[in-house]
Parts: sequence; C-alpha cells; structure tokens
Amino acid sequence: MTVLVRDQLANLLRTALQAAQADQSLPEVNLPPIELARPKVAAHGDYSSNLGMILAKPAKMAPLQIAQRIIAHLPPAEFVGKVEVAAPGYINFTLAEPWLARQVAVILENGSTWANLRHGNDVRVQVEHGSANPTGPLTIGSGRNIVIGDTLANLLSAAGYDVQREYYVNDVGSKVRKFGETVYVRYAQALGVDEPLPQEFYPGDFLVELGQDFAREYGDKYLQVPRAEAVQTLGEVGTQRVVDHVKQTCARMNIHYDRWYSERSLYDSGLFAQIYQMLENKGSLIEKDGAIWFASPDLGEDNDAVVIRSPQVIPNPEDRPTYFASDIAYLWDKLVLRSFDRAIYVWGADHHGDRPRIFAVAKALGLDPQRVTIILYQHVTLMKDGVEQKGSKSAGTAVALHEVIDEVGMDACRFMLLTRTVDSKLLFDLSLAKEQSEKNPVYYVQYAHARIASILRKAGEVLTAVELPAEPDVQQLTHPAELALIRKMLELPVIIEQAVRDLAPHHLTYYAQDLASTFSLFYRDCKVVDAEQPALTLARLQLCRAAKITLARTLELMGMSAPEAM
RNA sequence: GCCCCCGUAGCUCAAUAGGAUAGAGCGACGGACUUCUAAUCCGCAGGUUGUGGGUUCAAAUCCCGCCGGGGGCGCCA
Repeated sequence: MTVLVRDQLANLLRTALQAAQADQSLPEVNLPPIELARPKVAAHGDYSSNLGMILAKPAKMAPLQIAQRIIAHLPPAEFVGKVEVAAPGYINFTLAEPWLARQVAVILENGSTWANLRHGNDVRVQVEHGSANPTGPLTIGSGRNIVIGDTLANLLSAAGYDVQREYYVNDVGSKVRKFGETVYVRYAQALGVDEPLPQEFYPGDFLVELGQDFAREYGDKYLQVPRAEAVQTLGEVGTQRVVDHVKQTCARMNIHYDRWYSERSLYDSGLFAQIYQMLENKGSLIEKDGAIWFASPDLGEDNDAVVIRSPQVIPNPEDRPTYFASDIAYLWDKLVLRSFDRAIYVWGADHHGDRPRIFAVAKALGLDPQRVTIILYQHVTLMKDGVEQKGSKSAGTAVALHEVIDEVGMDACRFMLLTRTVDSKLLFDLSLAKEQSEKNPVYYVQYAHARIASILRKAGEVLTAVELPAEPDVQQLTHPAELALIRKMLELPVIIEQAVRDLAPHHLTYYAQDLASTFSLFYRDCKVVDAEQPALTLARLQLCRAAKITLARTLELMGMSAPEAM
C-alpha cells in the first residue's frame, strides 16, 4: 500500500510546528491545515509548504522568520534530502536521491498493486453511468458518459473504495411504447405490409434493420395476433435487442457492469408504491391540475416536480409516473435497500435542472444529500475532416459509438473521450483519433510501453553472454534523467487521489503523456543495455520494469491496452 | 427573464483544494536515424489568461458587473 511522501512531510511539519511552539520559538496559535504543493520550478525542490505565509498574520511574525524557526525543529527523515527557506516564506523540500532510487524496488515489490491507496477505506460507492434509453445504439455522447463513469470507477477502486458499476435501463414509459410502435411498423413493412409510421416514430436505419430481423425470425406470426399485443411483445423483444447491442458496444469499450438495473422493476416490485406512500405521509406530495407533484422548500416556489401525470392528459396509467418518479424509488433502492454509502450519477449537462430535485427528494426521505454526487459532463461534438458531424439521437442521425470504435479503435476512442474536464465540451476529432502517428497522444503513450518491452527483450538477448552481479543495486541510479523518471512515477498515486477527490478522471490522460515523455528523455540520455557496465545495466533494467508497471497501471486505469510491441 | 458550463499561444486544451517564471500537443520554421523501436528527440517562434472592478502577502483560479459561445428551463426521457 502506498503511503504518500506528501502526507509524511505534513506529519514532519506538524511535529516541527508543535516543537517550536513548545519551546516558545513560535507563539501558540491554532494549527492550520498543512498543505504541500509541488513547485513548478525544479530549483524550488519537490515539495513546498506555505506555512510561513499562512501563520504570519496569527503569529504576528515575518513569514521568513516563521519558516526558519519551523525548519530548525524539523525531525530528521530518510526521504528528505534538502530543506530550504525561500522568500517570501516558503519551505522547500528536496527528496533524498538514495531514497528515490530505492523507490524503484518498492514499485517492483508492489507490482500490479503499485499506486493503490487506502483512502476509500472500503466505503461502498455505486457509480451509475450509461443509462440511456434502450431505443437505439449508444451515441458518441453516451460514449463520453460510460468512459467517464468507468474510469472513475477504476480510480475509486484503486483508491480503496468498494465500487459497484451499474447501468440503469429506462425500459418503461411512453418513449418505449413509441419505440414498440415503430418496431412493429418496420416489422410489418419488412413483410410487405403497407403500414404507415405512427405520428411520433423513431427514425434511423437501426429500427428498419431490427424490423427486418424480426420479419426473418418470426415470419408473419405477429401480424396474426391483435395489434396491441404485437406492439407490446415486439417492443419488449426490441428493447432487449437494443440492450444486448448496448452491452456489446460497452464490451468493445472494455466496459463491464456489475448490474443492469431495470427501471420497470421499480414498479413491478411495488417499491415505487411504497416510497410514494412514504412521501405522501410526510406531506411532500400535492395535487394540482389533476397531477401529483413533489413539493419541497428546497426547490422553492413554482419548482414543484410532477411525479404522477394527470389522467386527463395521459390516458394510459402506465405512462403516468414520470422519470422523476422512478428516480425517487431508485434513490431509495440505492441508499437504503442496497445501502451504498455513496451514489454517484453520471449525467449529460442537459439534465442539470434535475439535480436539485434529487437532492430535495433525498432530504424529504430523510437521507443525507451528501451521499449523492451528480457528475454533469458537457456535450461532445464530433469533427471529421474539419467538419462538424451534427446529429441527434431522437432524429436517428447521431453518429453511433460503435461506428466510431470501428473507425478509430477502442484505445483511441477511450482516450479521446476522457481527455477533457467534464465541465468543458469535448471536440472529438475523428480524423486525428484515426491517425496512427506522432500527432496522436494515444499512440505516444502506448509506444513508450512497447518500447520498454522491446528493451527488456533486447536485454535478454544481449546479456546472456555477460557476467552479471547476483543482485541488482538500484543505488546505481543517480543520473538526473533516472531520478526524474522515478519522481514522475511517484506521482501516480497522487494523481489517483486527486482524480478521485475532484471527480476528474481526465487527469490520467495528461499524466500518461507526461510519464511517457519523461521515459523518452531517460531513453535518450541513458543507454540501458550496456555489456560494458553490467551493474548499471541491471539497475536500469529494474527502472525500466518499474516504468513499465507504472505505464501499464495508468493505461489500465484508463481502460486501455498496454501493447508489448507496436 | 431565471439556472448550469465555458472563454488561457494561430488551433485543441492543461495548470495538483489561491502559490514562486501560466505549460503540453498540433500547426509554422530549423535540426538529429552506421546507436536498446525516429509512432522518438532537440532547437526556435507564439500570452496584458474575454473585459472592468473587488478580496488577498499572493488570483487563470475566489466575489460582483459587463461582453461572447454552448446547454437547460414540458404533465419528454
């Protein structure tokens, strides 16, 4: 298990601060939270503390003087090489080189668990992502959703959380019925029946093909039964087909769920009725214009949300509960029946208006809203040859995710969809993603991994005839490029922690490029396999193995493959 | 009108809970393959972080106003 240097440094500083206060070097003031930053400039060391500036006001002392008194009380530590005070009051730490070199051995000992953290403390977290209507193939927008969710789940898991991945299937409601109508018509048309499309139908070739499939499989069987029954059955079977298709696409993205949760089951199980009763008992439901609304002081006036639509407007009882109605029962299922400590939702930004309702309903049900996190990601624009590919799912013109995978492959697809903060819209450049060249960061990262594998293979060939020391000695690693690579590798657990804390999985893509770049510089400056220097060669091979592990772990967290050769 | 997100180099974007000299890639220009993978590396150019105030020892980052772009405000899902 990885213990962060940063946290150890914070402990040292805390001890020093208390010691300084004990002997009156510093006045008794409340201890501030101790933060350590990583300076951008190498001359400022590996870590820096701003304690001097923070304490200046309460201690009524000059920041520089405070910093000096703190470091005078700093206990010795093997990982600390140099400690300096810098204006206006920074304390800068440089890590000890022998300690850095030893971390190569530590990484190798940890192997595939290197960089894992215990921060999560086995807290049970559910990440719900994907969750699109089962009425057509996943779009590129859904692609962003599942990549964010899956990567975040990977990160949470690495950080020590007990993670469950779930896809919520919206298999109920009027859209599903309209989908059934369309499937039926496409099926009938495939059999040569002149059946007109319903008022609201699902366009796109996907449903035409589905109708043809059904015509082939069932013949005219469903033309012989009552229409309503045929629509119902073909709708259900069609929905199942779409879900299967979605599952396939997810699998091609290396995304796997622990559970596919049916929205319909919330009603079939009676859970919705039960929660509805609870809300009614609490007085959270009001009747207005024939509909039932959820009202809450947290939402403010005029922001009531419809739970059950009015019979005057919606004749079919099954269509009356709203999407929000389902969400209420689903939330209860997550937090109470399945007792997840935390529920994370990944939603498209167009749902931002629904967010306050979830929190308000959690509160109304007596649940802590802090247990709920909703990640909103901005939209994806697909570019091809410099032209924006416009399209919408409901119009059947959206570019499907599986088509993008066909074109650029899973690795490039995942990387591209992950590479921006969730808060900014994402421009997916299909032409660039497809290009297998130095322009494409995806291959840059994988290339570094493949190159290490190649070096290790080469070493195996060259070194058979060379007499080698019995044990590798990592203390041979003193070259600046070697130490820079070690420092970069040690950042991975910090990146994991930060990505989890900020729910910002995109950090991984930048770290991956950074790590690959740092390795390339080492490769340029340090010849690894050198029969003339067997001890150094052995040490550098250990470094290469550690770098390979770190790159592979980074790629693994992003759900990408780590090729042995390219 | 109200709500959410964004505005950083020619382009696409980073910037670790406010920290020191704002960084990459692409594109432009100029270099490096008898050398462990050149899908690599090096050099050079490119900035008043949209704008005006405020808070702070310190602001791309926090607060307020304005300008510009995207999205949402349904008894759709």
